Amino acid sequence: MATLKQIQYFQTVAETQSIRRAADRLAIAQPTLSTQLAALEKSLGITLFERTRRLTQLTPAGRQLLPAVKQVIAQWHEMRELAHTLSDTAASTHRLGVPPTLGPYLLPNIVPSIHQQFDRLKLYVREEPPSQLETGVVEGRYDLALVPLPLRSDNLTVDVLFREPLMLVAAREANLAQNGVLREQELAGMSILGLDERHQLHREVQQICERTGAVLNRDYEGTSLDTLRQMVVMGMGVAFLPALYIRSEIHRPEELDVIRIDGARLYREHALVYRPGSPVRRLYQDLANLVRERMANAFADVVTPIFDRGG
Amino acid sequence: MATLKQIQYFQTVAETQSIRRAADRLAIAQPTLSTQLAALEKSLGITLFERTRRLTQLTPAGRQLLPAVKQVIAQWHEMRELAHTLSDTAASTHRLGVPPTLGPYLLPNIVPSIHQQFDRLKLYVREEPPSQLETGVVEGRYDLALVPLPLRSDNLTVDVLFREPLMLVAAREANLAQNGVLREQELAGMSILGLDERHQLHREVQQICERTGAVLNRDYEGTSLDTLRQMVVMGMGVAFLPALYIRSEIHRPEELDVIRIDGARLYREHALVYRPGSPVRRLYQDLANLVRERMANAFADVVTPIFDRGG
DNA sequence: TTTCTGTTATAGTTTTTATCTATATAGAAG
DNA sequence: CTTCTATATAGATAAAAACTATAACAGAAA
Repeated sequence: MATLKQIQYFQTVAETQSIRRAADRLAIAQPTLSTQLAALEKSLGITLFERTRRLTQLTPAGRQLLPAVKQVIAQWHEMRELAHTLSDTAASTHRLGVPPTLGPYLLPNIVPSIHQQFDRLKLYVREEPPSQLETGVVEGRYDLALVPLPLRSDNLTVDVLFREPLMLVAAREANLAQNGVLREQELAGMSILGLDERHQLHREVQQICERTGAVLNRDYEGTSLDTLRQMVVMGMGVAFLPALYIRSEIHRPEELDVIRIDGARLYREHALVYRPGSPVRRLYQDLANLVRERMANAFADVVTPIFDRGG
Repeated sequence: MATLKQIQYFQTVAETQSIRRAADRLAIAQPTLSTQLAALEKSLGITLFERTRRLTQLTPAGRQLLPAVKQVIAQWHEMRELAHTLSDTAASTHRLGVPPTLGPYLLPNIVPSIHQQFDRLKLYVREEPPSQLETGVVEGRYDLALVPLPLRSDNLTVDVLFREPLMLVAAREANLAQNGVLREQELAGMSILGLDERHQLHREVQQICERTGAVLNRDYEGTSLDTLRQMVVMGMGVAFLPALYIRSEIHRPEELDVIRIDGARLYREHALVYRPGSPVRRLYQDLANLVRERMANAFADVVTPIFDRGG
């Protein structure tokens, strides 16, 4: 069937113009080479060489086939080289899915650290709602994903990363809290702006409202954290925004009051998920640790890394 | 060592996302495929697939290796296709050497016939002095050559093609022969222009001079048949020119007298030569026959084909 | 010519490897 | 918990690629 070995033999004989010398260079016995050459010629239906005593040279057909043969061998070497590069698992491109309410505010903070530690690792990042991220990982569209807890599917490995507080924000003019602090019971009856229901944050805020007696305003729903913030700035109400978002965007403190709520469980938790069978799960665990450490070092005032709870 | 078979297996599994289905499609047993995949993974140092019960999908590294693998297979198919084309020996390019005093005047007459009969055969034609043509064929720089007889080397197969007369040409004003005919003895003492000694024709003319008593003028020697003809036109003397040259060029009969010499052996013979071991010698014999027939049909008045004398 | 030398081809054997059948194993589905 | 389905493993068989030994053959040397 014309094996790679055979066409390598072909090339070597063409170069050395001698079956004998080619056999030496290939470190095989001469009869082996003769036989394999004959087999190749038969399978191709071409006489490749003109054998004389003094030398063994290409026939016209063989001469014209040689470049094509070299191409095959070259491509093959290229493939092996690539394989060698990829043999370091951290040298390939991994498809990472992120939720739109976390990715843009988290990744800029951790991607540089990732590249520092895994210098040849590449990430192909896409944003999608968390539920689609989960199925995406299960179905193999993603290699790993950042998702909020709790998970819907139970056949994924979960590395919990950190807890991210949700902060109440209000327009400055509303003057909701003098010292930036409210008690939980003061939330009761308050009208809260949220994201539309395709976002996971919608549910999270909904649950907070149910617990505290606040009212989720469903007349106006944001399609992104930025529009939600804009609605608050324009005085349409108050909203819960993730701490990392605020940390990243609220460099204009004159426009919004950020209010801490005493005693309430106002946070969400994020995890890194991947298929349990993934051959590179070790790398993903390392990535998870890297994220936690980065959070602990640079964002301890914003989020709470979770080191102990493994998936 | 990563065989072609293995990377084909790899591609099929990647496509079917299942070792089982891939084995079916490849018409091999499933355990064989499992084993070969494992062998490939080991030789590449990469885990290519993530095996789960429901499906077998590519790892990030495997995903990135796949295009390279497809390249190898594509090149391989291309090579086999080319081999198939070349398996018809008459479909490849053969290197033909011709002497400068014959090629330009013969080839235009026979190449169309060759292409008519062997429609996919291609000729790579180069001009060189006959002695270099001979060694060129022996050393493999040419596949076949047109050369004048006699040959220097004896380890070539010789297909004698035809006899080509040499005609005496003189300037019209010289008025050498009233009826275009001279007797051989009238050549004695005549000053003959010839080509320089690198050309075979030099020796041929020299021998004619020795036999007839004519004198070879060595003060002015042409470097090509055209310059030689020009020297004759300018009245510098007379010359022997090959019949095929005259037939091709002498469409201006007013400038030169072409004189036939009665009774003298004024001709040269051409042969097609190639290595006896050439696997396509049959094709070359066919080519030789084609040339003879073409000469017999269209140039019987100029040359004499030689059918019987084989090499 | 004969002999010697170097090269390729062939014969026969051994080793390797690719493949098969049968079976174990392990998730997923019922 | 059982069944189903997919992959992995074990052991055996068949294919082929390798080796050694030797024949055949041409060209060079004696």
